[in-house]
Parts: sequence; C-alpha cells; structure tokens
Amino acid sequence: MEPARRQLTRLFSDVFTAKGFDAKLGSVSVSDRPDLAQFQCNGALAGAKSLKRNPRELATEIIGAVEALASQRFPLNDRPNDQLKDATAKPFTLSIAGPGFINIVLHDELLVQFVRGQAADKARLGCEPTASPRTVVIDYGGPNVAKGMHVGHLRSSIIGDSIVRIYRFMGDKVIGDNHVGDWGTQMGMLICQLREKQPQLPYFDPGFSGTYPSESPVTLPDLEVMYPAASKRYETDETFKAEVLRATDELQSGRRGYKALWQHFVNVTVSDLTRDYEKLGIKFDYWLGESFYEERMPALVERLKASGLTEMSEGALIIPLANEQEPEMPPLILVKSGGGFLYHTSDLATCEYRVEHFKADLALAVVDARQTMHFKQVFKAARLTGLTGKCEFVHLPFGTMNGTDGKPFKTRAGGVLKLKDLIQMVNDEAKKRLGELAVDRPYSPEELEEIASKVGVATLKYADLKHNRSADYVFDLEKFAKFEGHTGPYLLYATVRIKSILRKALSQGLSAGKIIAPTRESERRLMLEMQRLADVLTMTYNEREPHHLCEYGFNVSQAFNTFYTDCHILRETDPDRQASWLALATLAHDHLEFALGLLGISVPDRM
RNA sequence: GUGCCCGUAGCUCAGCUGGAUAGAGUAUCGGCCUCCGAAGCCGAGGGUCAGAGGUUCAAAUCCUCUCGGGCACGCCA
Repeated sequence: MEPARRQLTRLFSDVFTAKGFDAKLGSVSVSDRPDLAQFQCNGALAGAKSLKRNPRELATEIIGAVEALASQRFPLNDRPNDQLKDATAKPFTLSIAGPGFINIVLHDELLVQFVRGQAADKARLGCEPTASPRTVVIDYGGPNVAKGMHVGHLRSSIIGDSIVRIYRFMGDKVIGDNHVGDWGTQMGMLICQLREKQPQLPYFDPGFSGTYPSESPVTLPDLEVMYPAASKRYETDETFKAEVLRATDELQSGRRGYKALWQHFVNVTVSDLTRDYEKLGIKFDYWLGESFYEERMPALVERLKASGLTEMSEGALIIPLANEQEPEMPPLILVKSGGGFLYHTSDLATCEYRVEHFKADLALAVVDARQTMHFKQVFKAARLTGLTGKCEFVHLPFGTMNGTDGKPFKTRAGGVLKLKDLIQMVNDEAKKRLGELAVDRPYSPEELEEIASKVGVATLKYADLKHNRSADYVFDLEKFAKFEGHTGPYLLYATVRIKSILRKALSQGLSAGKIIAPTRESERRLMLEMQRLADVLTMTYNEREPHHLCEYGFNVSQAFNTFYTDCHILRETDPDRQASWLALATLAHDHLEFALGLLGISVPDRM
C-alpha cells in the first residue's frame, strides 16, 4: 500500500489537473504544523497567483472537488461499532488555514488501514520495488595496498554498503566492487624502499630464475611504516623519485621479481582488510583492483589513439577535455611521459569493463569528494570516446571525516587511528555499558562479546550514515563513547526493548491481533510515522542519501518510546486493545529492524 | 588565478523542487523507576538561519556580491 502522502498527492493532482492547473500544484507534504494537521497542500497559493485569484477562494473550490472524490478513492472499509452512526464519515477532514494552505487530517480509521497494509506485508512493509530495475555496479571501499584501513576508509565502505543494500531491496541487479588501489606509483615506492633495506632479497636480482619464497618478506605493519616514509622521500629526493618511477614502469611491464614482491604486498594487505570488513559485516561481490585492468590498458590506449581524440603534450599522451563550457578542465593523462599509466587510465578501463562485461546501466562510485575533479575528467573522457555506451556514470562524493578541531581526523598523539583500534574502543565501551545495565541478566562471555560487537558496529555505522553524505563531518570520539541521544544504540535499544516485550507477552500467552483505530495521540503519532516508510525509502533511493533512512529510524524509535511510556501494553485490560498494541509494537519492531538492516546494522536479541 | 563544497541554538547536525511559530540531539536547569528494559520518557530556557542587496503575496531555501572555513586544479592515488 502506498503511503498516505503519495496517494493524497495523486488525488489533489487529479483535481488540480481537472481544473486546468499544473499537476505539480497537487503536491501534498507532511505538515509543518503538526499541531494543526497531518498533511498539507499549498498548491492553491501558486494556482491562485497564476490566475490572479483569491487563494482562499481557490482552496475552497479544490476542497470541494477533493471531497467529492474522497470516499471513492479512500473507502473506509471497517468502521467500528461506535462509529456506525457516523456512516457518512469522511476519510479525512480538510480545512483552509492562513493565506490558503489546505490542511489534511486523516480519519483514524483510514490511518489504521495504511498501517494494516504494512503489517500484512511482512517482507516489504508496503515498499514496492522499482518499476524499472537496472543493472548497477557500485564501486565502494577502495582501500590502498600498504595502508591498512583507518577511519578515513570507513565512509566509503559504510555508505557504499548501505547503498548496495538499498538498491538490491529496490529490485536492481547490483554488483558491488571493491576497487582496491593496488597498482600505482606507490608500488614502486615500496619496492625501492625495500630494496634499500634488504637488497639481498632474490626479488631484486634480475638474474634470479628460481622460485621466489612463498612467505612475504614484509608484514602489513612493515608496509605501514615504509609507505609514508617512501612517500615523503618521493617528494623531496629527486634521485629516489627517478628510481621509483623506473621501478613502477618495470613492475608494470612485467619484471618477474617485482611482480612477485607486489603479490606479497597485496596478499598481506588484503588478508588484513578482509578481517576488518568482516568485523563491519561488509561484503563485496568483486575485488577488481586497479591491477585487474593492467592487461586491458594498452589495448584501450591503442584504440583511443586510433579514435583521433588523443594528442601528445609535454611527452605525455593526453585527451584534451577543455571546451567552451569548461575552459579550465585539465586534460586526462593517458600515458605518462615515462610510459607508465596513472589511475586515470585504469579508471577509464574500469568504465569500459563495467559497460562491456557487467552490462551496467548505472555505475556509482562512492569515493571521497576530493576526487570530484578526477571523476569529472574520467567520465567526460569516457563519454567523448564513446566508452560509456548507454551507461550512466555517477560519482557519489562524501565529505572528509574531521576531528573536533575541524581538521582531518588524527589521534591525540597526532597519528592515524586504525580502524581495528577504533572498533575495539567502541566495543569496550559497549561492554562497559552492558555491565551497568544488565544487572539481573548475566550474559555468557560469548554473548557479551557478540552484543558488544553489534552495538559497537551500530555506533560507528550510524554516526557515519546519519550525516548528509557530501558534507564534511566531525568525528567526535567522546560522543561515540556516550551512546545517548541520536545514535545507533538509541535505535537498537528501542528495538531490543520491543523484542523483550514481545517475548514477555508470548510467555503470558498473549498474541498480537488486529490493529484498531488509535485513541491516544502517542499511538496515532507512531502510526503516522510508520506509514511514511515507502516514501522515505524512495527518497533515500533516488537521492542515494542514507541519512534519510537514519532520520526515519530515529523518528520511529522516538515515537515508539513515547507510545511505550504512554500505553502500558502488558497491563492493558481491554483484550482487543492489548492485541492491537502488541501488533503495533511488532510492526514498529519490523520497521526498525528493516531500516537498520538497510543501513547494514544488525540488532541483537538483547543488550 | 579558476572551479567545487560548506557557514542554521554553546556544541554536533537535519530542514534547501520557496510557504504558517526554523527542528532534533547534546550540554544546562526542572520533573518521572513498588508498574512491559531509565542506553528511556515529560518539560524549560537557548536563533540577526555568516553579512548585504535582489526576485516574490511569501526566502534558511532561488539569483548576485562580500566575508569566513575546507578542498581540488597535467605526469601520486
């Protein structure tokens, strides 16, 4: 069943259209004044203006026409006995306020019909799949070899994972790809750095023809030290830079020892990454890193050359991208003056592969906002050269995670906080809180671990997802440890509390029944909130902004908590009402578990 | 220099396809556990929506400019 707002919009639009107005005027929104109404339509104001008429007069006319259709569009099919005498009851009441707003309040019986519709649809809670499913490749994660995951990698993984879940639920064919940074100049840096420290290793002996050791000469912690050091030298030390560039070229042109060494770097990094992703409950369908496109790049470059869109400039092969609209757009460097490839080229090859191999209709890249220019270039070049076909390429940028000082996040010591340390920290805090709360419910150590982990992951993910995707946001460790207010644990707490009530009800032989019309404001508010779900989900899907779903979960939690305090379910004496409340609580639980699920957050049975 | 993002309560953020009294959380203050889980609920105070113009019956929202912060701009990714 469609949410009330959408159905009302259709009704009002029909009326506006019939009167010769733009259908858009019929748009109904949730009321800005919940004290006055549940929904509102402002179309009469704009409509009256275009005809230079009195808006209140037009609003009156609209109301008349809407009411004439109302009972037919929204039949009240179940009137409780005490309302039989009111057989002419309208499905909603309309009124005019202020300069010409039309206010709408649903009849309680109609409100209940929406909620019952959801309750009858356990699997989808009334959310229809998209009418035109597409094949969608979603590129997220994107960690780099030699740099373990730190807080900066959280966003892409968490946001991307949620978008994957949402798209899948909406019926698209989704392919999640972790585009690992495993093939750039950074690899040359690592090779040179290691060669200086351990030149005796067989990987550096060009004459070596035997089998290289299966054991990696370095661990991830080694790499994490080597990379920043090498990176610094690369910028200041010209000799080192030249060596690095040569090593990179040699690696990319297949030097055996370097390739073997590179494989070790990748392996130690990936096995560590996999553990981090497991802790976060994040999975990928593919791990097609930059190196995967290695073989495809030379052929691609040849084809592009043949297309006549490339030219030589300062020794490099480029695709010029500046035009009248974008005179400042820098060219895309296809081949470096030294002969190597940059990530522009591998990204072009990636675009091509996603179109040709995956037959993507849509390709989303969940990548840091600082790469905006890069993607503009790549996508423009891909379009120019015809690589994109009919596929739509979209960069979904996200903002930087800053510390409380407003600068990119660092630990107190000034270092980069590793993801696993962060997870550990949040889990420890969760454990502490569990100890304070669960006095009469001692958990086994295993269950304690599991719950703490769920609470910790919920804290991290929710904190990240609740913010507007494209803006920078402040990552406040102190707040993370608090778990109060608008946080993941708040939503978990509400959900777990419902589970607890339902368990208790079951043990007392009580069961959920038919949801009946609300009699209290707290009950009405909970229903109103829940019937919005499909609307919110559609918005989240269209905008690719999971924070709408966070907001929704928070609102439902809040509405439930108020309802919970106001309506004591297990103590209720009217069995019909009690059964209805149990059904309402069950539905609230299902909504929360559903919304959290799409955010990638799982709910423990108790906490 | 060119371009992009941002500036809303002490702090962290929603709201931005223009609409009524700008909302949450947090912090502060005051209530609520013999009663389904108080990580909760109820209430109070707290705002020149950075500033100035403009468009409009109506601007936090659209346009222009200024100020302030962040980021990106050819051989790192």
